[in-house]
Amino acid sequence: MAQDFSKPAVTVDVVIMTLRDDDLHVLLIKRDHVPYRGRWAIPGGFVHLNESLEAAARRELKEETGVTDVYLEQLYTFGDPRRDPRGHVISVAYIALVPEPLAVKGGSDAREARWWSIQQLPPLAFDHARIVDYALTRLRYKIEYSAVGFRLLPETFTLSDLQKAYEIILAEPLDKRNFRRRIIEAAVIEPIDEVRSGEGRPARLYRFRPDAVAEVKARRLFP
Amino acid sequence: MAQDFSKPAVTVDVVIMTLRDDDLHVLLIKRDHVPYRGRWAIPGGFVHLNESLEAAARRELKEETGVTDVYLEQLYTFGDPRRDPRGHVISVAYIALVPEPLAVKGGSDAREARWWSIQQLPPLAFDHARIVDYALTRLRYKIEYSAVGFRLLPETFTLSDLQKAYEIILAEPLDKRNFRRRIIEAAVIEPIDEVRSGEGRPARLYRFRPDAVAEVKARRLFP
DNA sequence: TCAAAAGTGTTTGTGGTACACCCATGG
DNA sequence: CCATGGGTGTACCACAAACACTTTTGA
Repeated sequence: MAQDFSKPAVTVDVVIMTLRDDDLHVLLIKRDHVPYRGRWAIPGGFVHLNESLEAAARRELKEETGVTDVYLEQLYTFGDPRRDPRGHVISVAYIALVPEPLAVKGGSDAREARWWSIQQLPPLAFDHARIVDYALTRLRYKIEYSAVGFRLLPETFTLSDLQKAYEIILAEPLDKRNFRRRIIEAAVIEPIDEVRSGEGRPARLYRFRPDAVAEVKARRLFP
Repeated sequence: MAQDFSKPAVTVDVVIMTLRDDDLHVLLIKRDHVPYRGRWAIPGGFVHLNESLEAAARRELKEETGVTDVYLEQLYTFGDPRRDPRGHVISVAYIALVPEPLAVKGGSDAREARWWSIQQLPPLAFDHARIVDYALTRLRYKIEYSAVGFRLLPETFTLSDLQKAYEIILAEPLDKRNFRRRIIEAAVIEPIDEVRSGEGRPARLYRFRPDAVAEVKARRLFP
């Protein structure tokens, strides 16, 4: 793609996160062009003319994972002129939460793509380490006052699944009874008429209530 | 300025807010070029090549108000390709909080610029009404868990000044004793050895503690 | 019948909210 | 001495946190 650098260029980059093997994972692709050839990077690309930012983000998401209907949120816009050695490239970063470790559909080109534990990332291209870090901070913050956590789970799940997801994201254990009480009282999920059997007592399955208010404002004044 | 539209252009637009006459005000400039000639707009302009976004925002801020050392925060990036009739123009919006109704230093050109009450804004150019609306939402939200409110006040202020600022922003009355207790306990301000006299009993003056933690995270899980 | 995970209530403490009167100064 | 805004403490309530045992199933 020929680039002209008479004004800044704009990319979208998407931090695609999921839960896998009891750990939060990020999808990275191995770059096959300079700069940072061979380095891992979060998926992204230039915004097309007359394409909205969200459309560009969804396009990248679909190219890398094949998924189309997932949670997507604008994270922050990174505009340091030195962040890309090719010239001034502004990156509008997004967070995507995908509900399960969907098969990584390789892009149209044969780029290597895989999930990495957010605890053990390889060196990343550009300022992508900073972007991932910022995404994790935002996710941790947001999960406490909104219902985004559910977006990392499949359509039906048990309360233990949900608690485990929260514990993974927050990186700390939660009390089972308090957790259940709060989730139930928040009325963001509803039981369905099924259970899941496995080792031990079968667990009731729940689903997210699509009509639930996703976000609640807190009155605090610096708690 | 000649524009080329082979790829999206990028502007920064700054919602500059202050407190004036017991009301939250926004600085608007009257456009003297098409499109939206004669309409009011928030200050902004194209990002220069090799200029960071924050530098561009501070440049606009200085051009319009002359102030240099104020609170500035990235708000959101608006990228709908139809938001500017000239073509695809992406706007990275910022919020600036200025501590008092500084004299509006006219820009280098003789554009008209003035403060408008956020309650009674004129019709705005582009999607700027939406941007201002979003800025107000963010400010209201943020003032509850961080110390940004102080950035709208002069260096020294009374507790009544501060409470009034909060009441104006939140558009609701606050209890005087509870407000004072919380602010004091948060340890974000400190008294100075002066009082301000006026009608009634003189009031102790305070200043913001620059070493105070500006933001505190709350544990909630959908309250 | 044992292992493994699901499910369930109560107590205690902390923080939020509501609320009314005296104080210091200037005119 | 009066008007004006500044400054202060307590009681109640609601929500958050800590905590242990019983239930249900499959092997």
